[in-house]
Amino acid sequence: MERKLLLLGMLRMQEMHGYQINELIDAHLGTSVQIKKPTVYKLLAVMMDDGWIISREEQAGNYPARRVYAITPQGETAFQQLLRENLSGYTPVSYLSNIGVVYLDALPAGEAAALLNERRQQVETLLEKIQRDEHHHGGFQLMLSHHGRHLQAETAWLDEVIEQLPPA
Amino acid sequence: MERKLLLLGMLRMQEMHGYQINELIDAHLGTSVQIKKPTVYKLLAVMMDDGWIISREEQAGNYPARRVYAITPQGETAFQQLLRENLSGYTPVSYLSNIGVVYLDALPAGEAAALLNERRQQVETLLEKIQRDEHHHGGFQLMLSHHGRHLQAETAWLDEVIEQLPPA
DNA sequence: TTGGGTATACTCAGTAGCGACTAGTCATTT
DNA sequence: AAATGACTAGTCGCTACTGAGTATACCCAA
Repeated sequence: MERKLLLLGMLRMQEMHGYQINELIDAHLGTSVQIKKPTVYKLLAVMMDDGWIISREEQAGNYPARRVYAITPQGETAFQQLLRENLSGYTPVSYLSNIGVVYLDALPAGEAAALLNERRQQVETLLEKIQRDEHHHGGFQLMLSHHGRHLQAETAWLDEVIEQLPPA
Repeated sequence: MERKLLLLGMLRMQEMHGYQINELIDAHLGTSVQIKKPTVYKLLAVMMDDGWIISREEQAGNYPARRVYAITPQGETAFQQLLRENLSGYTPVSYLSNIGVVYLDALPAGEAAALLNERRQQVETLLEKIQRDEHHHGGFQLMLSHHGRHLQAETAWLDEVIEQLPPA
């Protein structure tokens, strides 16, 4: 449902064609959010069936005709509903990808530290990217600041874990 | 793959039967990690096919026979590999479920604040639970402290957002 | 004695999401 | 002139995961 909310919200701000949607997501949200092209097209189709959006064809040059999507009144209703649901509820995040730390002591302390530092580096890099992005574009800053906060928490925690590793 | 790593790691510490595995996960990890019963059984079957684990039957009373799973040497190898991969790489988390905040201004400021407070409450509750759990059981504390940190970041961020909402 | 809870085992069918692909036009570079 | 890459449209088939269910045995309270 969150994905539908995302798309509805975008179309609510302005009509767009599929490519544009995907591009926007890639450019400004790709790092914080997981939604791929085929999924976008799928959801657009579903929402058309549901009457939440409509599309019209538009020709630009001889390119394949663009299908420009726009939100309908029913779509707006759905949007309002989904938005409220989304905002009022907290869906716990799965930190499964962190599972490795549970088994840290299966590794020599030196190696563990090295591996975690590698990981830390990646988090840091991503954080810098997010912070750069935060300056630019309107609309998604809250997502980015949110993501940034979590990445900071992640590095801080990693630092602690690394520090408390038994000496190599 | 993380799920396999989780299971391998558990079996590495001690042999277990399916029910026990699921129970342990529910009790100590259910909040931080997403993995359901059918998935566990599926993965156990797959890993048996792969020769990473073996099972033997065990009878306790007249209950349905337990299948007790144990890790094999190949499993141990796989574990080592998966663990290193897991630790050294950071897989970005998707914060899709936060998407609603992008459209906050589609709502009257008063309502937005109310909804976000509701959400905040849920985060807080979860955080308290995590912190309680952190005291108990061995083995998963790092997961819990990690989760805790993120939940703290989440509340802090929510507070900021709520505060910066235009006055109702 | 019966109805819930808990111990134990799954399985099945459904869905959501995505990797990899197809198909075509135009603009720019080499 | 050929090739590459960006612009535009998707689709198709796969897989991983899970909701909901099925089955048996035991134990305790009402």
